[in-house]
Order: sequence, then structure tokens, then C-alpha cells
Amino acid sequence: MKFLIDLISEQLAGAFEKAGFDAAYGKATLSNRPDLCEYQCNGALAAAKQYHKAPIQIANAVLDALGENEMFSSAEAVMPGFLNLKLSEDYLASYLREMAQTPHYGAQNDPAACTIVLDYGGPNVAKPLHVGHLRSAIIGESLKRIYRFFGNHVIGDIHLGDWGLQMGLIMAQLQDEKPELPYFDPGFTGEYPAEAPFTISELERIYPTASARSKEDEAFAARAHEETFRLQHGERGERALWQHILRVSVEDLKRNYDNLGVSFDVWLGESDAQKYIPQMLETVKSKGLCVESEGALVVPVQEETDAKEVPPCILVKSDGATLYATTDLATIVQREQDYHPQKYMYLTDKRQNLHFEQVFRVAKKAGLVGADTQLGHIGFGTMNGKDGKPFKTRAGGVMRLETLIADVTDYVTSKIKENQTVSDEELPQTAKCIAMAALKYGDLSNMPTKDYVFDLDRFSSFEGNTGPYILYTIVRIKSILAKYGKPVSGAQLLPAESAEQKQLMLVLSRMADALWTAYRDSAPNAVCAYIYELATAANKFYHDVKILTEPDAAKQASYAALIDLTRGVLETCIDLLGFSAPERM
RNA sequence: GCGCCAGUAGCUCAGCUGGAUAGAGCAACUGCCUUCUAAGCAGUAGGUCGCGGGUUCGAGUCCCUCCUGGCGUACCA
Repeated sequence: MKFLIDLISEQLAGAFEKAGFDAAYGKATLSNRPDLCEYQCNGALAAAKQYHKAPIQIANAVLDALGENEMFSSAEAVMPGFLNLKLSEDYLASYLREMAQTPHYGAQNDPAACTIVLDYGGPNVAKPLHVGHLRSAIIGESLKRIYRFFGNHVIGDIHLGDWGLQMGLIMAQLQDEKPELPYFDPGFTGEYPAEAPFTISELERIYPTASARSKEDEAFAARAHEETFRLQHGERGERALWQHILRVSVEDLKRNYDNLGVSFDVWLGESDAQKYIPQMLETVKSKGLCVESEGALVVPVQEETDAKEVPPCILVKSDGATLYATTDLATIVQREQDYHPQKYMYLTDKRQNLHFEQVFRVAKKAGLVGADTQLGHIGFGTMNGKDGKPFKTRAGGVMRLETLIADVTDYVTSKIKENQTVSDEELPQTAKCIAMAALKYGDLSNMPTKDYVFDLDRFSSFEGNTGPYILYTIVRIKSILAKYGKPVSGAQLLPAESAEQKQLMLVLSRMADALWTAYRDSAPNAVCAYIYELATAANKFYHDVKILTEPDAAKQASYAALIDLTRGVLETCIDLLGFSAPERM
């Protein structure tokens, strides 16, 4: 289905043309004066200059050309030259009837849909997930779903940090704590144990300990580098130990992401890119792009049009080691080979903006990807605490994601108990549902690129523009539909009789448009803004129209169809945000 | 130094290609539950859109100066 606003614009464009003006001026916009109209057209104001006529004259001429139009219940030209439009109730109802019976509620696939690799998550192995990982996971999951909604083939890749110095740090520390382990014995030739010599909680303790130690103890830091080097050069013992770390850690990560309702299609990491590095370097060198500078192998990526100074992209450090950019470029080689996507989207902290700019330039210059391949970086902002500084626990430490989820879930559980609408068996599942909504909506309702203040108290309060408010709206609707008990069909929708009903219908009609905006801009916050408006309209309607006591059966069926459509749209949208609604709350 | 981003109500944020009276939520205050879940609905109050210029019939929105904050700026990721 076409967007309603485009259908309106088509009528306006026709009228402008008929009246002798450029059809391009006939564009409808949502009214910014809801007290006067529903849609408006400012084209006459814009056209005034070109035609040397007063805007109001143009508006009147267009209005004449528009004539009697079944799409509008009223159309008028007002000073200084606005065209104010109100939609006909009949037309609106017919639009919604079609919408209710069309897959995706009439939202069509992007004609340019393609294969997209979405790189998000990016956790490091052996480190617990903390609140800093929340944004990438939540935004990534939502974008994946939104891209898919519009017909793209999306491959979500977690891109594990499993190959850096952190591994060496853990190994060096482990060697001190458990010197008896065979992994550090160069003379050991037997089979290494199948069982990992540590649990996940030990691992999570070891890393911070080692990290802190390396900053004070130079000898220890040197050993960590040595271990890293040995791992990266395929030493048997380090390799076996690394496998253990990876397995234990990934198992835990999977559990955590699963708990968060976030999933990935592939679990590749930096280590998987290693074998593509020689090939990648060869390609880049063969194009003559490499330069040796201060002992390092770099690719200059400065362009004449740059306002800023763009430092060269370092591929090999002066000590011979590879780094972040090397791995990312090698990963592109792997992805080209395995998926050949038309689009790459990287979702990371926005501080990595320059890094990706450099990597993208090298990838293009070296022809690692085609000239038409789109390379995009979505840099999200920092999650800050109430003090405006990066989020910390009260004690000043980093808050674990698990702790955060548990805190929100506990709060929700007590809140549900107050209402006594949920049985004991349902309670944990319902609490989980609501906690996810609170957490995810709290994050996604902000623009991804901006820093935002994470306030546990605010998100837990559940009043106003929050995830639970959306869920509550859905639950109330479900409750009525359950009591109504008859089959509901969108075909039964009748024209609106009240302002509240029409408002709800108008908001519903904008779904595809709103989701398209979210898709085009990679902005889940646009979905949030839309469903908040929809939920508000639905609650108003709920309050003013008593459905179950409506005596007229046809009207009642129409109301049921309307709230069922509302429910369907809301549930479609929250699914795109990555959460779902319970039956009761 | 240079570059990027931000500055809108007490707080947290919207504001779609420039348009009519700058919108929400929280917090404050006032109403509405014998009636579909009050996690709701209605209402009151609260703003020199960082400062100053400019373009325009019209600027929160576009251009320039300045102020403030955050981040980045070759061998971390």
C-alpha cells in the first residue's frame, strides 16, 4: 500500500498542475495545527516567489482545482496561504480496512532491499557483559529486525573480541595462580585436559586482576605480551588454553544475550579474521597503497577534500604486530568471500568514528569491496549516569548487565504483585517481559547517536513515555478482546464517529510511513515515538468509548476491529524493538 | 591547535524538505475508579530555543562570529 500522506500529495500535485503550477509544490505534511486540520500543504507559500502571486491566490486556485474530492471531508485555503485538509471518515476507514487485511499492515519491502552484514554486540571474551554493552546489543537487535521487516537479508555478526592482549593477560595471571598447568610447559607433548581449568566466575575475576597488575608490574606486562605473541604464533599450549577460555566465555555470553532477547546469526570473532590477514595485506600492497612510516606499514587515506587531518591507517605496527584496523579489513575479506553483502553496517561506540572512516577508505581504495558496496558506521553515544558522566554503580564500579536486569526485574515483580492480576506461575515470565520493555524502550527511545542518561529509578517508574506504558496499553486491549469473545475482522471497521476515534485511526494509518522513516534513518527511536503517540491515542479512545457495553452490534464489532488493529500494529512495532507484551500485568 | 557532535521548561528529551500559537514525559498542583486493568484519562503552571549578527515575506531549523560541554586527533579496541 502507498503511504496515506503520498496519496494525499498525489491529489494535491494534480490540483497544482491543473491550476497551472508546478506539481512539485503539491506536497502534504502532517498538520502542525491539529486544532485546524489533519494535513496541510504549504506549497502555495513556496510557489509565491516563482509565480509572483500572493500565496493566498495560489492556494485558492489550487483549492478550486481540487474541487469536490472524496478523500477530504474539508479543504480550505487560509491566510497567508496554507491549504488545510481534513480527511473524509469514509476514506480513512477504507484505508484502514485494507491495511488490516494486508501483510505487514501494508508496509512494503524496500525495492532496494539487499544482503546486509550487521556488526553489533562486540563483547570481549573473558570479561562480563556490563551496561556499556547494552546499547550495541539492544540497538543492533532492533536494527536487524527493522532491516528484515523491509525485506533485507540481514546477517548479524557478534564480532567477538577474542584475540587481543587480554588473552595474554589472562594467561600470564593463570600461570602465576596455577603453575602446575601443562599449558605453560614447553616440553609437554601429551594431550591437554578436555576440561577447562577455570569456571566463568574465576575467569571474570582473573581478567581485572591481571589488567590492574599489568599497569604496575612491568615484568608481568612483558610476560602478558609474550603470551599474546605465543598465542598469535600458534604455540600449542597457549592455543589449547585459549580454546578453553573461548568456550567457557562464549557459553556464558550466549546465556546472557539469550536472556536479553538478543541473537546473532554468526559468532565469529577477531581470531577468525587472522587467516585472511596475509591475503588482505597482499591485496593492499599490490595496489601500491602501502607506505612505510616510522617503522609501521600504513596506508595514507587523506583526501584533498578533507577539512580535517586524517591520519594514515596502520596495518602493521612497527613491532610487527597487527591491530584493530588490520582485523577489520581482514574481516571484510572474509565477509566478501562468505556473503558478498551489498551493505555493511557497523554498530559501535561513536568514538570509533575515525577508525571506521579510515578502514572504509582503505577497503574502497584496495578494492576489498566493490565500488557500489555501502559501508556504514552507526556510532552510538555513551550511556551516562544521573551525574552526566559514564554510568557507574553507587560504589563507582562498572555495573554488570546481569545485575542491572535483576534490579529492574525485582522492581517489576513487586509492582505486579500489587495489582494481583497475574498468577504465581505467570509471574516470572511476565516480570521478565516488562523488565525488558522498560530497559529496551528506555534505551531505544533516545537517538542512537546521542549520549543519554540512564536513570534506573526513572525507567523503573513506568509512568508516561515508557515501555511498560506501551505494554499496558496492549494488555488492556487484549483484555477487552478476550471478554468480547467474538471473531474480529478488519473488514468490520466503520467510519469514525468521534474525535477520539478518528484520531486513533489517523495515527494507525501512519504506521508504514513511521516505520519507513525508522528504517531509512536506522533510528529505532522513531518507532518509539510513533508507538507512544499510538498508545496515547488508544488510551484516550479506551477511556472515552465503552466497547463492551455498546448496544449496537455493528458499532461494537467496528470498535473491536479498531482496537484489534491497534493491538496488531503495536505488537508489530514492539517486536521490531525487540520485546513483547504479556497477557496480563 | 584542528575536526566531529551537542547546548530547547527545574530534570530527561522530541521538533519530519525553513511555515500558522516551539511539543512530550518526569517532578509540582487540581479533578476523574459501584462501570472494559487508575502502570490510565482530563486539566493548571512552567520556555529571551547558549550569546550576537546575517539570509528570508517567515528561522529552534539555513550561513557566520563567539561562549560552554563531550569526544576524537598513527602504532589501544
